[in-house]
Amino acid sequence: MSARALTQIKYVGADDPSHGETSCEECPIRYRAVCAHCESDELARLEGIKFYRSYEPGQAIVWGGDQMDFVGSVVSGVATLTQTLEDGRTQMVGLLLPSDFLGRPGRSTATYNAVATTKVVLCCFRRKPFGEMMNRLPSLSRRLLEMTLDELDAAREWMLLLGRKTAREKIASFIAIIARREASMHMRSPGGRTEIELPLTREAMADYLGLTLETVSRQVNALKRDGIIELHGKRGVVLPDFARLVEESGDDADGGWIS
Amino acid sequence: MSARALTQIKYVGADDPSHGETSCEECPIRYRAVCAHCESDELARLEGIKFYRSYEPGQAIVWGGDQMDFVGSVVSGVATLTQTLEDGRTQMVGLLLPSDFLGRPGRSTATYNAVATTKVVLCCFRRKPFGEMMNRLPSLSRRLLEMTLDELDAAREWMLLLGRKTAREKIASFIAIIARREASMHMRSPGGRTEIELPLTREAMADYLGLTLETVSRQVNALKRDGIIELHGKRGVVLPDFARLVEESGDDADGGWIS
DNA sequence: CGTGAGTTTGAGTCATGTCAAGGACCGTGG
DNA sequence: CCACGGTCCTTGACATGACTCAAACTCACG
Repeated sequence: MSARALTQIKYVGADDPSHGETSCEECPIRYRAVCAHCESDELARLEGIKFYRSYEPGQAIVWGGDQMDFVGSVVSGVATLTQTLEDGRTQMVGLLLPSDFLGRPGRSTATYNAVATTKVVLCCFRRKPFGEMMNRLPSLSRRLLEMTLDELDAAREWMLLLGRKTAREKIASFIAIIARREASMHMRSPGGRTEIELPLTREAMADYLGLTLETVSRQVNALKRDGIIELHGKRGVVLPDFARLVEESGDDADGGWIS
Repeated sequence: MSARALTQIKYVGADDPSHGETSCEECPIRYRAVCAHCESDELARLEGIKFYRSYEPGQAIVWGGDQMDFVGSVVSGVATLTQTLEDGRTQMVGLLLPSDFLGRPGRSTATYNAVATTKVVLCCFRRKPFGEMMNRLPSLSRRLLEMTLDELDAAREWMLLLGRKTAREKIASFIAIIARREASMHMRSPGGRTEIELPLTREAMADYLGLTLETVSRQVNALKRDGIIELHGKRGVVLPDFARLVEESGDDADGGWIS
């Protein structure tokens, strides 16, 4: 199924020296990534060991079970973490947007399949030196703990979605999540009219939501028929009334997404 | 539904001075809890600020949204973390067994409902002093990061279960998870014949698995009819052949649960 | 203007949910 | 000791939301 399509272009991402000169101070994810709390002297030490890699849409970053000798942050683009059963059933377990962290320091093999869904640039560190840095720079390990706790909260919200929401609520929730993350990227909150771009195909949305792609398609179009969303092309979505969408998502309130 | 039943005995757990003299060195979770990596001098400093609380079966530990001025480790017993939609649909998002950590340092309000399902003893720390300790003792924050990463992995495994497994596979997976955790408690691996005790009611299992309690009941009894499990009373389960159970769980292999 | 990936739509099936009734177990009080 | 009530569990009949299989449409790209 999708796993097959993905492995077609499975190879290691190219080292990308074109980013070699990019200064951390000017990095687009400077204040959100794992390095967010670092002072400029600490940042300089990280800068000394970083390197960039880039991946094309559909390209595998790592495959679950394979050796993984680096960790890194998504600088730009979107990647997914997925898990599969023997018979091909696939569940997405992570959606990596800019500033999100990939890999586990202290573990040498990947646990999940990581795949770029758009062009992705990763700011990487070799695992060992990064581990050293973690020990030397408390601001680094403190930030990683913070990010991991946030991810755990997100995973638990996701579990509620997977276990208890209807297909319609799942779709509405997903669109609301994307709208919130896009908004927080630009430091605004999703207000009245909002325009977003879905970062995933229908099939990838299905893997995110624990549905089939047909059900995703049907429910997206049902929300459109009901005036909750407008569609512009396959990926473009306009939300005439964000609050209306949240109502459809089944969540009680807008879960305090201010920051 | 279940939420109503739980709130019936919602009150703060009694401080439990009877455990006041228990030395950390002799603590049953000494080498598994958040304090696992602490040297004895570090442990002594933690010991100075710890206190115990105990909770009766069915009693709420905290309610989502409420103030929570402490964090702590489960010393004995079983507690659950749950999340609910307005209309009462409930999803369990955490199952806390001995040595598991409850609460988020640096957050003053609880995110989830935490409820004791058996008698529970918690080793607690006030939030502020614990935060101080986190800054002073790297072994503490390093261990918390490690535990949080493990929990995130468990949450992602759980997401695969919720999103993609059949009811039968969910039940088999749940029993296998419990068997593994019981085995690791006693430092053995779940081999041929294994006896376990389910720590949850059928309803709580349903909330764990994203099913109804009727479906749980039916599938548990189906596994019994098929000879995968034997039932002894409502909670007792005997596994004549652990590998056979794992086959039913849908996972490809026994996911390396050695440690 | 053909090709293929992504998407939509329809018809039929099935796994799981819903509603309802009854059984097993256990502690309590008459 | 037994009847009672409550909690938990089981079982049956039926409803339905989501899945499966199949076909056709859209659109970007060569």
